[in-house]
Amino acid sequence: MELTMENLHSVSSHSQAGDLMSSPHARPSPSPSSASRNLVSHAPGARTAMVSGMASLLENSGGDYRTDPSALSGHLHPSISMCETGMSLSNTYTTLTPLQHLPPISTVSDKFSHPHTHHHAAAHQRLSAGNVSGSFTLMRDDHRGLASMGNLYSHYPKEMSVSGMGHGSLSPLSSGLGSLHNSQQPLSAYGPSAHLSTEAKMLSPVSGFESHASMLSRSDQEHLARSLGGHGHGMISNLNGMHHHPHSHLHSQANGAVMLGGRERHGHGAGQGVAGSGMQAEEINTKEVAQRITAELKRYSIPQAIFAQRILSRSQGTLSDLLRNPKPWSKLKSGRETFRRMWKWLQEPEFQRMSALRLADLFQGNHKLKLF
DNA sequence: TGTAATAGGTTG
DNA sequence: CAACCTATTACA
Repeated sequence: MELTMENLHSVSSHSQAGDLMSSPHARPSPSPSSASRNLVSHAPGARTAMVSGMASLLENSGGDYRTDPSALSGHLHPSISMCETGMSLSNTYTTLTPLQHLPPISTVSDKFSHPHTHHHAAAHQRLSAGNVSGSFTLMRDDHRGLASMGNLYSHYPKEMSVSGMGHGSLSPLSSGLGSLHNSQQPLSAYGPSAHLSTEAKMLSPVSGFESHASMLSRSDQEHLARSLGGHGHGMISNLNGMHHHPHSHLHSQANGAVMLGGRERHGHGAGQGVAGSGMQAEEINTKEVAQRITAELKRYSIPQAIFAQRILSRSQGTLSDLLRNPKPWSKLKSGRETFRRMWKWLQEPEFQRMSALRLADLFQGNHKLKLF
């Protein structure tokens, strides 16, 4: 199922994107969902194809039933830029929901295909092969993006009203310290690890350090290393956030919770240690994920609509519902896929998360996302 | 005005 | 029937 990107090759632009541009039928046929869902390509198809190609390129496989091979593929290479410039059909998200097939989200984590090319740092792209990436242009944006991320990320709207767990109060976390709190979110902030009660046993995004470390792909680690190493450039400063500060009393270390903890797991010994990439066989704590996603979306001001489409390929309404009443995983059937994606997204490093979003978005023509 | 929440409908 | 989608409404 996974469909790796290796196959894809030159999709290029055969289908001229031109027409779509001119005729933005947002939703062509009145015929409902099924059409768009399964077949996907319609008018927007062409563009989409391209996009998806790229997306897949970066995010490679999402494990999705629908990854229809035909369409995507194509290593687009650096041509992308043009998309950006040229097309800007706007779809408004609210209504947007054309739901195209969409690239299987991110799953990147594994392998070495990491797009982030930070130029500077990357200068010495020792990333070597594996990563095709280099390519996508969005760099220029990224430029800004990254930079800002590093620097301005700091502001923290403490508002997070993440549902029930007020408990956290989350504190200022990094409050003062101007630097960024690394990517992995404040972990502890959300207290999941703390109480998690109900279903604490499953895989939860939390974790933070270790798990992350283990999951990071090679290149990520590089980043990490680099950053930790000090090196110059203020950008990535420490990815790990370990530096924290004394005062954040929220005992942030990963205590309980984290990786599949207890009961439930009796049988399969496999699990944990591994991490790495493919592990998604585990159960996901949907509630947790929902909360975290909610929080992240808020944090970065990512509208549900966008996230839903770009990352999950679902509609805003659906996402909203999922976030607000996540079903237990055990009770999930096919809906799991969606949660996996969310979970996946949570796992990735900011860069990726963002680029996934922005990218897709960009190509879709709607850049509503405030660039980060 | 832009978003999130929800009600209602469809589908595999 | 679960999982979605779409349209509509509610909220800031």
